[in-house]
Amino acid sequence: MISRVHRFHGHGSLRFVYQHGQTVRGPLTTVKFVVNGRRQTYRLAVVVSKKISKSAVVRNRIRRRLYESVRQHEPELTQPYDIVITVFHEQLATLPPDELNRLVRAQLRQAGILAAKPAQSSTSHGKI
RNA sequence: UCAGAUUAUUGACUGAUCGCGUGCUUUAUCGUACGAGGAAAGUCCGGGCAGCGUAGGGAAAGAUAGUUGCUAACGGCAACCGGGGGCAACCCUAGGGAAAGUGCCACAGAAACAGUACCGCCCUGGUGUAAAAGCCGGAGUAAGGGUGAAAUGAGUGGGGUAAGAGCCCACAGUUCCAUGCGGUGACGCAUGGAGGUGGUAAACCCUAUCUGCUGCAAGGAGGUGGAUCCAACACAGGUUUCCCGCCUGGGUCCACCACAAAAUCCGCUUGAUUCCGAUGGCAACGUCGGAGCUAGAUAGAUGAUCAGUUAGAACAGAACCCGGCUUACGGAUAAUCUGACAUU
RNA sequence: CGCGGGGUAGAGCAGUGGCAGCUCGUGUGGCUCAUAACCACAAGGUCGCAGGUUCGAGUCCUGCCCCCGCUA
Repeated sequence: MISRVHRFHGHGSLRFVYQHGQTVRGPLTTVKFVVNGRRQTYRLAVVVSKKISKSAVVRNRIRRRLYESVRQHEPELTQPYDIVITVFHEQLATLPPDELNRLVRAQLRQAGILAAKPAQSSTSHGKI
């Protein structure tokens, strides 16, 4: 699970991301994100619909795995992004850990949240 | 050995690294303790708790339906009674009333509860004939055939008769009533008497008992004073379907003190509590003593990676709290019991 | 948390306890030079699942499963 500092609180801030954020579609997930100028740190939410799986255990498992996967990239998340990850498929509950990490990293890079390579992080930082 | 019946338990563990929630401790981030279930599920019943100026009476509506007990309560549980199934262990059972009334019983069949005669059986009038058969009528008959889930609802044997029939008798069975005995009771047993009036109430209905409504997004975290408008035996509103009855003034604005955002705090976990022992009871369960504190989140806390053990893979995630019910559940273990076969 | 509606043929829907039906679609044949339309015939159903009441259940009762919707 992720620390309470990096969670969303209330529905208003989530609605803002849905209305104003950019979208990056992946094979199993969609990432919506926006830069929040009023905050110092990033925030993250994972959305798992009841249509994905009827079981609360499976839904919780998907949510925890995604939180953990993003958390491992925390040192690279320097900008105050608001990120919402929406899940499409039940596969995420049983996917091997390496593959899950690879998917998340690829999608975050595509969104520009992570730098293309860790070495170039300083240059891309300047662009923003 | 094989095949079964019932009940109960368990619901992977260890180590390392990185993380999450709450409490405590310090202090400005270290440390430490604890951290999902037997069903947390479905939301099918019952209760606690909270609010609603009334919750009282009646009707309507809904629920339940053998007896006795247990319980805070229940539509739950236990024991027992009646009925059904199984060789047995054991299992299932909405199990009050059909003589209060109304409805329904398709097709088939003569007829489906109104009173009825299709084929038969028997007697008889006419006709007919050598005598019969046959044909046209009358009267009796529910024993036989056929239809149907069910046929007038009491089976078998005997008597009886023109032929038959509980029409009569014996035995068996059944319903009701009375008496006696046993049981708290449902009911059981025995004796005597009477009756032989389908089925369906998970059809309407009748009888008995129970139910005020809303639900933690309940509800609370503001108190005092003043002004003005409308109303005042009326009218209006409330009582969450109706009647009686009962209850109540309402709206707007201002000032002062307090509070300082609500994306917060309380409710929020010590409770019909858990474990152990003793004791009453066939049991459900109760009583007494000792010890313990065991999630409390709020976009929602138990995860990720690696290594090891192993045959190790189930169903599944607290959201105010309890008691039940129902449903899902891999593997393993234990106890008691039944039947069959074999051996001694 | 509290409620409501539904599940019947490939699709959309009917169905007072007594033979499961309608429209479209599908197949075969006809009509046409050919296609459509039209005409005739036919196939196609564990009535969501399980148990019960009844002589008999799609229908009545009980318990489950799934889908859709509503209030705060």
